[in-house]
Amino acid sequence: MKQKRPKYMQIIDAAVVVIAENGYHQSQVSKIAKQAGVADGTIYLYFKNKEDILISLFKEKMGQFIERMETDIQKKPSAKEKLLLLIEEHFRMLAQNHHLALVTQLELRQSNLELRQKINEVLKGYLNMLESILADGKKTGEFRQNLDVRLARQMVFGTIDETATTWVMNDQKYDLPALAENVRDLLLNGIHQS
Amino acid sequence: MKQKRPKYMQIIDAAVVVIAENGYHQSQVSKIAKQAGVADGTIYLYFKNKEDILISLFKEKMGQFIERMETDIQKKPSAKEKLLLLIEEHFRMLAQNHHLALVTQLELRQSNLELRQKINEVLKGYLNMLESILADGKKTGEFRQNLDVRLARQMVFGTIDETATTWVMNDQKYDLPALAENVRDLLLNGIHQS
Amino acid sequence: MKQKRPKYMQIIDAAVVVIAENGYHQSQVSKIAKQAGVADGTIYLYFKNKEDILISLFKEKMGQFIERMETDIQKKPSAKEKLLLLIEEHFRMLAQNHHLALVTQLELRQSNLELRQKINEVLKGYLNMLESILADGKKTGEFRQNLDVRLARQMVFGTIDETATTWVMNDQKYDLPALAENVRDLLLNGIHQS
Amino acid sequence: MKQKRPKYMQIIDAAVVVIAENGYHQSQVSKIAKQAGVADGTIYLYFKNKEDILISLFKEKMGQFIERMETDIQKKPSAKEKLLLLIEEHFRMLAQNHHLALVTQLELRQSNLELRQKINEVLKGYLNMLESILADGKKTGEFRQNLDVRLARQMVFGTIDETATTWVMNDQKYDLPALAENVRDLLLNGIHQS
DNA sequence: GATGAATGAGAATTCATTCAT
DNA sequence: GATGAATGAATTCTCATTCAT
Repeated sequence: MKQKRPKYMQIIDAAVVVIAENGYHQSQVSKIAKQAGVADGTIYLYFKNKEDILISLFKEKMGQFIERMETDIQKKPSAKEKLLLLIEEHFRMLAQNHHLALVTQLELRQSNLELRQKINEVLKGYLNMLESILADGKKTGEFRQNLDVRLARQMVFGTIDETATTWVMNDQKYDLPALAENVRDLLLNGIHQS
Repeated sequence: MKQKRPKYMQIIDAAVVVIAENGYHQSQVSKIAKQAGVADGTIYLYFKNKEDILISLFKEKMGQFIERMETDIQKKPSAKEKLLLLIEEHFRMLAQNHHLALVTQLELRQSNLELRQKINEVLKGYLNMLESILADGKKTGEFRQNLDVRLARQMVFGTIDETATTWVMNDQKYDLPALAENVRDLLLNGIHQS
Repeated sequence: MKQKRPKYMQIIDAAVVVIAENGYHQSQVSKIAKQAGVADGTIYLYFKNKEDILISLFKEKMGQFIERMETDIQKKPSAKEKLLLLIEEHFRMLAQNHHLALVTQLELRQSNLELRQKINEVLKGYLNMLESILADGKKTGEFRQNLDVRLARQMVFGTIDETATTWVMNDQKYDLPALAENVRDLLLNGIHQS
Repeated sequence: MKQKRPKYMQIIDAAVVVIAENGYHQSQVSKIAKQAGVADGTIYLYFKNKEDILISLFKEKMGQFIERMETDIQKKPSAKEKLLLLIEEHFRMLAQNHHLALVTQLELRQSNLELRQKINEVLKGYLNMLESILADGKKTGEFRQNLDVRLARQMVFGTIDETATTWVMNDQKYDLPALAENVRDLLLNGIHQS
């Protein structure tokens, strides 16, 4: 397994640091190699090409997160609680790793379309989990019966993503996880006076 | 005035077509010039550099849209109607100009951070308008009294943007403006069973 | 005659100013036109091309100087006095026109070989005058009988030119004409203890 | 050490040939790379940029020459002999390497001011050596007691340089080193009848 | 497995000159 | 004569990837 080889994660972690510190377009393979403490050529023993580093980076970091999430979420009895947990953990993950937050919310989005489509593949697991929560809530009667699950998923994800991006663009200077409950309530109840 | 010079808009329109058809990174200045029917050098009589074409593109197209919006929105009596109009017009603009939709939702986001920050400057007008609607609705009692306007703005914009991006990534194959009312209702009432 | 047309000299004088202030490689035709107060295209009514401006510049300025010199020098009875006058007037001309000094000693030398060869054509009048003085002095017995006139001319011109260039590169901050007599004596008597 | 790397000198030698054969402004990096038998990109492993090739070229070639000179000159007992040796070796160096002569006397002078100032830095070693000889000769009583060393240096260098340049512009068709003694005597004794 | 020197394709921009008005 | 908008050719440098050691 890739993950077993120590240099694999070493290079991925180096890539996160280098991209966060230098920006996407100033993150040459040689810089990543230097940060990882390996030769340029060594990179290509572990990754097919530069793009593969970036996809793997996203896969590893987001993959770990999604796995943890799926376990944690099952423990929650209601869809509402599951939704809150999802938002909280998402925000917490970003807040706990400032470098990673910068890389996923800003830098990696500068990549070309092809790469971004591959990144979206990885995101699918996350989006599926989100749709499951919404569909479950609909089934249990917690959420509206006429809920358009796909549209609702776009609202939830769009809101989380926009909130996180705004936070990163403001130099992460306020407490993002603290917003989780407000965000969840807004998504649940909308902006309308009830 | 820049806008009065016919070649200025000619080049911007050419840039939209070229970027939509070739992708951001394959849109060389010479390609844009050719599409616009001018010499490469002529571009530089109207724009400082390549980046300036892209910023101007966004400014012109989004600027026009925001101006139209501001006029139209004032005619609507309630915040709820204003919000619907904003979503509708946003979706309609994208649906009416497939090239522009592709460029603004996908291609232009591949630009470097510096350029994206300049694009965000242009977006500020839009976001301010959105915050005004939300603040107004709060004042008139249409929206919750405890509404966090900034968070709500992030939800509304994030939802619109994510919905539009998903539509573009699905090759614009369904009717985006038709979703406007659903989106508005979701934003107003949330996903919760009321 | 070219010289009769006022814009001709206007453009040449503008070129001197522009080159002195911006450097040779930053002296675009459009800059010279602007400084001269004419349109870019007007330049080409008076000059064949950009190179022609520069050659004409040198021809006009150096030509005037050589004419004046030839008259003045004839008045001097001895070769030694003629030589002193030549050095003095050369240095005085440069000291009186700082812009021109900068242009002829430094900037114009950055031009390509072809242009420099044409400039050398103009210099020929000057070098011939210098050789005449040397040949005369030899004939009258003032200078060595075995003097290699061509070599001596290279020494005299090389010394004058190097002295002037050093002075310009030192920002013209000392009194160049004041050196004339020393230079003449050095050329006459050499560095050897007599 | 740079000099130990074979490709470093390979590229510099290629640059001399290319510039001599094509002229300064027609010497593209790709031409130099081709002549050196390396890829364009390889140039940039050894030189910061194109200008750096040219400065290094001058430094290496003139540097070697100055070092050799300093050793040889110390062996000569008198200032007069030192001066003769300096002129002889300078002329011999140029005569032995026609390409280099062309490059240093004509082509490199077309470079911009900034580059020429860097080239002048290299020349300083040469000029200092020359001033030392003059100052020494003054001290030992060989040269005039009232000699203005700086002015004398300008005469000597100006004469050497002008003589060499004239020779190059006349297609190097006569024996330059054969002129050395005449030049030295002219510099020592001047043009005046003694 | 690890290295790192070498490769070479690819693109924005400037500016002398023209010519329709 | 005068204008100035338009032209379009031409070149440095970067960096992902390879492969001989």
